[in-house]
Amino acid sequence: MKVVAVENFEDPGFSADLIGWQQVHGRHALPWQNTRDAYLIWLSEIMLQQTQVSAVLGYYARFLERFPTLRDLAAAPVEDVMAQWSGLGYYTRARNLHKCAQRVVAEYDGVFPSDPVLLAELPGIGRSTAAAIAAFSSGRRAAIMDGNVKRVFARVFGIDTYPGEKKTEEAMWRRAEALLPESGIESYTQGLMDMGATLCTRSSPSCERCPMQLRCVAFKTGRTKDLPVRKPKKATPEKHTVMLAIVDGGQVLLQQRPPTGIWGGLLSLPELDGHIAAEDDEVADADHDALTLAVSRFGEMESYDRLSTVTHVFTHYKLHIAPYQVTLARRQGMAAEAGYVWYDAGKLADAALPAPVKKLLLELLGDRREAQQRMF
DNA sequence: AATTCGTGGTA
DNA sequence: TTACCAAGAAT
Repeated sequence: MKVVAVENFEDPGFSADLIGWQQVHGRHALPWQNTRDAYLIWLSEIMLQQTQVSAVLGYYARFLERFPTLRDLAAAPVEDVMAQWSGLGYYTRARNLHKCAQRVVAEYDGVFPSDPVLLAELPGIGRSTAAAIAAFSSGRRAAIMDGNVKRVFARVFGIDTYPGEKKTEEAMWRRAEALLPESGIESYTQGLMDMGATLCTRSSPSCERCPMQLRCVAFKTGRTKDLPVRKPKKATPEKHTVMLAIVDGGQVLLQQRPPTGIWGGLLSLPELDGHIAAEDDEVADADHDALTLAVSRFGEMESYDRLSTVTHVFTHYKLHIAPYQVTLARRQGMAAEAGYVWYDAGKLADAALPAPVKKLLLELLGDRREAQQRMF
């Protein structure tokens, strides 16, 4: 007969100590706190997915200024939502945010459900986000599982397997459920986040101020530096692309990207199919013919400048962008098809562009001296 | 189940 | 400079 180890994750002292600490030393003045408005809380939780508080603050304020209520958001064109999200990253979040707003209006008459199971059925809301929304907006007793919780649990309970591994994560979920307090779910949930963000940080945690010090396995055994176990690293691939900044009459030609994939749904510069990409800033001889052909779809090319290569680092690969500035002798034909659009240069700051493309264009059109190597 | 999704801060 | 990763979800 197989003997199964019985888990006993219960520990009433954990939640009691955490709640007590949060109420004295936790954060209480963030823009999405001190409210039970599910719209305000939901928006913050989506923006905060894989994103630090400091990066969200400005976006959160601007977003609410543009979309004050859930119905404003649901009624807005998705392009406006993407534009507000431009620069924040993980753009599927913005598309799902818009879809979710429309579903809550259509299916729940504009009122978010309080049941975390129902919340998790909405686009962009997973198990953890659903629990956070339900706890903060309705006081519902549900467990979150984010980077903070994984780091705190790994250290306090001495979990020395990689949290990204399914077995480990499932065990952490069971532990999170078992540790939930009978009351005070708001302070408890906020406390987990606050501890992870302000005390139990990745590097140099402030153990001397930690309410969990006496029970923390990592502290007691001197392993705070080694826990949680790091993600196994692998070589990040490098990709190359050529972008065309075709400028004409105070406008630049942009192209809508497909809804899935990198920068999904955003506007961006048209890219040259196939390779070219001479290494670094060397100019490839082959560029000239390929450029002439590509640009011929939009007009008659007058001249082009090879601009400095932009390297953009993603989590999972590195992208080298070789940009060309192109001027036209005359505009010709089809810009409307295939999602092409002539965009006023003066409005670029508000466009739904990827961060490196927006930066490139603002620098280019704000300071033409950046251009190099006049050709022809 | 392992990948794929951005961006900016930190050491 | 490079590596890591933050209030994760979707596929």
